[in-house]
Amino acid sequence: MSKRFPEYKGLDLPKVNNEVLKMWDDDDTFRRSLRSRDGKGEFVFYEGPPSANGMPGIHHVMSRAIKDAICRFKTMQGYEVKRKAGWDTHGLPVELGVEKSLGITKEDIGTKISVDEYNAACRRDVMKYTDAWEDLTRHMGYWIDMDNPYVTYDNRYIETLWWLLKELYNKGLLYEGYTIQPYSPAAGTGLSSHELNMPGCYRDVKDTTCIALFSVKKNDKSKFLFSGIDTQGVKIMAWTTTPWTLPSNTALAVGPEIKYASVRTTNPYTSEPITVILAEELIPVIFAPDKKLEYTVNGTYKGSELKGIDYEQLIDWVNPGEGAFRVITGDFVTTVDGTGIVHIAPTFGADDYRAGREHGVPPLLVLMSDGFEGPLVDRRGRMVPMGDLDQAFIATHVNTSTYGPFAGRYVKNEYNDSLTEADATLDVDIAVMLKQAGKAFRIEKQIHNYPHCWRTDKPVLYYPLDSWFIRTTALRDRLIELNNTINWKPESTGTGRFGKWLENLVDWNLSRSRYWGTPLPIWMTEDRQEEICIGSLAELKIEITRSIDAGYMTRNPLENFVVGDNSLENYSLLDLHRPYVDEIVLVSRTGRPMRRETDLIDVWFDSGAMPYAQAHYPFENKENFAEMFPADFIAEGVDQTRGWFFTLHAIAVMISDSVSYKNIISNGLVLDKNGNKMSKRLSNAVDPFSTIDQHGSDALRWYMLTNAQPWDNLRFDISGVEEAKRKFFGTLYNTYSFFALYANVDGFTGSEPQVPVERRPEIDRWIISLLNTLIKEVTERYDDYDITPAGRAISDFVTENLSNWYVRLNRKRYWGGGMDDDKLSAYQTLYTCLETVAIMAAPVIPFFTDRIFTDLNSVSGKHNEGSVHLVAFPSYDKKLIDKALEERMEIAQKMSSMILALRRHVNIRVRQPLARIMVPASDRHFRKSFEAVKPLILAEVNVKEVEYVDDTSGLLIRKVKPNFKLLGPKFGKKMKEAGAAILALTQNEIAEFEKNGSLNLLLDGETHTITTAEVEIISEDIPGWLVANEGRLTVALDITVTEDLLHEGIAREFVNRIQNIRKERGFEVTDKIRVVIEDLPFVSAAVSKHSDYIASQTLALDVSLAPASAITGPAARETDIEEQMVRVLVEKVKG
RNA sequence: AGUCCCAUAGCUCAGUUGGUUAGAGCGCUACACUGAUAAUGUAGAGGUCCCCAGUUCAACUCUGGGUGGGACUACCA
Repeated sequence: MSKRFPEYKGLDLPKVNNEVLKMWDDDDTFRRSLRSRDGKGEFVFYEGPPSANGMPGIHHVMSRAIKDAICRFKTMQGYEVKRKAGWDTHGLPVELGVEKSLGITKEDIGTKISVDEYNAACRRDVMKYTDAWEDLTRHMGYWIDMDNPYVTYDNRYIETLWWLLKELYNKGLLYEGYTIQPYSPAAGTGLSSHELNMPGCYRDVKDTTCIALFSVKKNDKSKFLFSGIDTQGVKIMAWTTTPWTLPSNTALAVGPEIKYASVRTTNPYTSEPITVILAEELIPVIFAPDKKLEYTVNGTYKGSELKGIDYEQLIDWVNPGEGAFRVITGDFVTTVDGTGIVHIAPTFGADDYRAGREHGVPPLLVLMSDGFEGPLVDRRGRMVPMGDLDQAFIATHVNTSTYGPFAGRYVKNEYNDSLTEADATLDVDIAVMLKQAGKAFRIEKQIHNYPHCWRTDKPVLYYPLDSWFIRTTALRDRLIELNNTINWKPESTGTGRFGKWLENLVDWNLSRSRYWGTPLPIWMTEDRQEEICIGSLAELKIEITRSIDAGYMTRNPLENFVVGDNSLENYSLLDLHRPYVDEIVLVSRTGRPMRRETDLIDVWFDSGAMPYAQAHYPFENKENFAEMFPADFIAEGVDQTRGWFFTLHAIAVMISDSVSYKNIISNGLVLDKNGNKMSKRLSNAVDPFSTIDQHGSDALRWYMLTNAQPWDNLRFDISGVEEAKRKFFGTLYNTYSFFALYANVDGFTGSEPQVPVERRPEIDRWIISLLNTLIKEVTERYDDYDITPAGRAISDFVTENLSNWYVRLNRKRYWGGGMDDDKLSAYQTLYTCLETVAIMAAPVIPFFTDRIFTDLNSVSGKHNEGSVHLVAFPSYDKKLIDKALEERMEIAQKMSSMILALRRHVNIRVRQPLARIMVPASDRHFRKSFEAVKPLILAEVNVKEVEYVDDTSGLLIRKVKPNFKLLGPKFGKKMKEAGAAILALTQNEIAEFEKNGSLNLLLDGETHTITTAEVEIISEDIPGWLVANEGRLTVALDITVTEDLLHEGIAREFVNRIQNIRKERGFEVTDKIRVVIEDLPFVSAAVSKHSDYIASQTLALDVSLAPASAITGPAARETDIEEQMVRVLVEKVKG
């Protein structure tokens, strides 16, 4: 027995999923796809490492479906696409997870639990959900090499990171500096922005606020402020919610474009007349009516005019040195609150620090007795006690009589356990002091939003902390330049979010004070005068040896480390994590001990370094690195823009002066169906596992990639997945089933010699033309990393053209009879369409397409490859694309639909044949096209003949439509009138117009000539006929039902009824039958006249008439024809 | 606060370089068709193309300003 195309009882995508997965496993399909064909070489892809300490979510399916689709497509194009999986294993979320599961806090590290145990727990915990991730990866069909992933905690990975850091260090790009960071004095640690964004951290608190008055120094720069005033001096108003920062003030910032006013008023506390400067806009707020303050405006000035004005120090505790106490400008200044003038304390605000640096304003620093400089507030949150200050510094820079009473005070009472809310705060005392000195304008309690430490619940300070930085700013121009060569999808993320980010780049703060992460490989002497940056284990081994010689270490943990042996065993001799790495003490050039900087590095450096570290470069893969760098393609969520996308780019530019990726898709978020972010808390998160179990990952992937452009946020609605299944997969399945059913009946195998395309019928050539157009379109879209329109085009082709037109119109060609060329054409055409669609859709929906492909191939044996993912992506044949043919068929489709609409209008069912349609055909080209598709239309709408009418018949009512695109530029302002005039043309004028090819139009006494090329002339109506219009198409239907037609209609009714009975009785498609119909007056003529027709359609050997009494038994049925009951007998004939 | 994305039918989305009647699918209503049948067709209802202003003969489309939703970054007197 010959092979048969597999037939199925129903569409079960989850089952297909599992069966195809098993096939891939059995055949090792993924591994076999990893090769380069036709000398295409490598297509480099980088996998962004997910953190395996959390469960994967539905959004992971999104970005991974994109990555998988592109990689599969490139594979099918002939490239070798290696895909190394990776795991991001360091970082705060891991630490928090461990602390939660162990029930400890950071303070317990080193006491309740050793750093050693803590890190061991992190190492275990981070791979907690690896199984779930691997399971999802497998079931969603994401092909990636999970057997050899890169793991960021691996010593070899860390070694590459150290090498990179040393490269940066040697280039002078790695430096130590300080920056203003959120700092918790109570916990004694800096906080990450992540920690600050934890729920409940920002809280409304009531604080003392103060508008301070800064006295302007009268000199050349400021004298314009003093002209015409009658007060002692001029004061600049600045508002603060943290009066304790006022002693550290070294500048005032104004907005360059903001308008400021000089206002005469009185000091409410001293009643002294004063002249003050503030933003003009804020006068009504500061001098609100309820304050009962009188004031007059002297004049206004732009912020830029005030720039450079000097003022006297507000609180003379410490002298900050040259350059302080100036008015500077800053873009960050607003007039939403305060006075429009910002008090700048560079030691306690990030903006302040930056503004200070830009304008050369010094921060207010004090010299401590230990020789280090620091801000006026110490790390415990106190004004630096006198005893901690350097004695010489006190003598030269500190006003002991004014500072003395305040030294040692906590800036927030919360930091001192012996103080309560009832005690006076430093803020209040400073405010009162200013008030008494006439330097305060207003003091009041205000509620504002302020961050708190999530561990201690106490307020955070913005505080200068030492950190290690990468000088990314030094490479800014190069970063921007190279970014412009990257193909971003969507473009706006590259130029916009990412581009702007690069323009406003600040140095990369690398330091993190944590335990579980990549240690900074820098060792320093205690006085910080000597340092060493280690770039490899080999180097470390040598340095340790030197240290042992110097007596600082007793044993070399790398004693047995073999340089050049890259095995895991060799690299497991020493754990490079804390605390082990901290036990290593190195020796400086001058023979002094050096200890490691305790900082870890930002985990983003880990992931951004993966192009190098996944290859353990340069310790391995040095020769072939060019084959793996840079990436041709990466894809992740848009939330990675300033994360992974940036760190990849930054490191590649700094190390290799190259982009890290050439093409990138950044996809949007997956929201719930109401547009809300998915979260466990709202329990609106969609579980990818159960979704795939229920619907199959093909349906899920198809929905996610075709419903919306991937970079738009996706409102995930499961009913969309179901719709995709019904609409696209259902139709494709049906089309295949239809093919398989008849191909098996006819013994078609697909391996028959091809009927030459030019010998196939018009409709076959049409669908082949469309198919080739589709190949072109899909290839271009995929090539452009634009998956969505590619998928939509495939879907349109399958549902609209292939199934709903081609198969529907051709069904009869597959039924009955032997195998002639026409039938063979039909099978071969449908086979080609199914196979090509399967191949083209394979990158997006890898399972179902592989099933279709292998099912087709199992009989035809056309391909040697056992999987759709191993075959070449099709290329289109220009010769097979026939635009004129596609156009003709469009006419047929539209015409048919119009005629069916007319039938519906007068309630004449399609089974009732009608005599003729009438089509206006003044255009010869149109007539020719119509003639070619005439048989299709007539068959589809069940009409016998076409009659063409031309305008000379006088039957047609014509209409002229102006072509605005052509006429618009010609008429300009008069277009409206011209359009109206054209629409108002009479039938005679139109006829004249058409005859002459041009027309003179009279507008405002001016004559304008228009030609027929500039308008569209359509036949709108045929009086007395039933007419339909759509665009340029017009058709009229003759709805007279003659006796002959009625008989034929009745015959067709019988065919339909008999077919239904056949089906109901469960006959095989090939069974022969005998039919007896009740001899009623209104059917007898119809049946006897068309008995042959009825017989041929229903595979009846005999159709006869008989009285009702003769039609009895189990084979007898009663059916409804033309609203009358008729008895019919249908029985199987053996033979 | 800054930067970016999004806003078109009840829902999900198309809509070319501006061109005058803004489309599809789903859903709803009615009808039809049927050897693909858990499929299909036709028709109907359903629109302030988020709002305002501008440019233009002409704006869903371009410009500016808002509003709403979302993301990232930053966090401020």
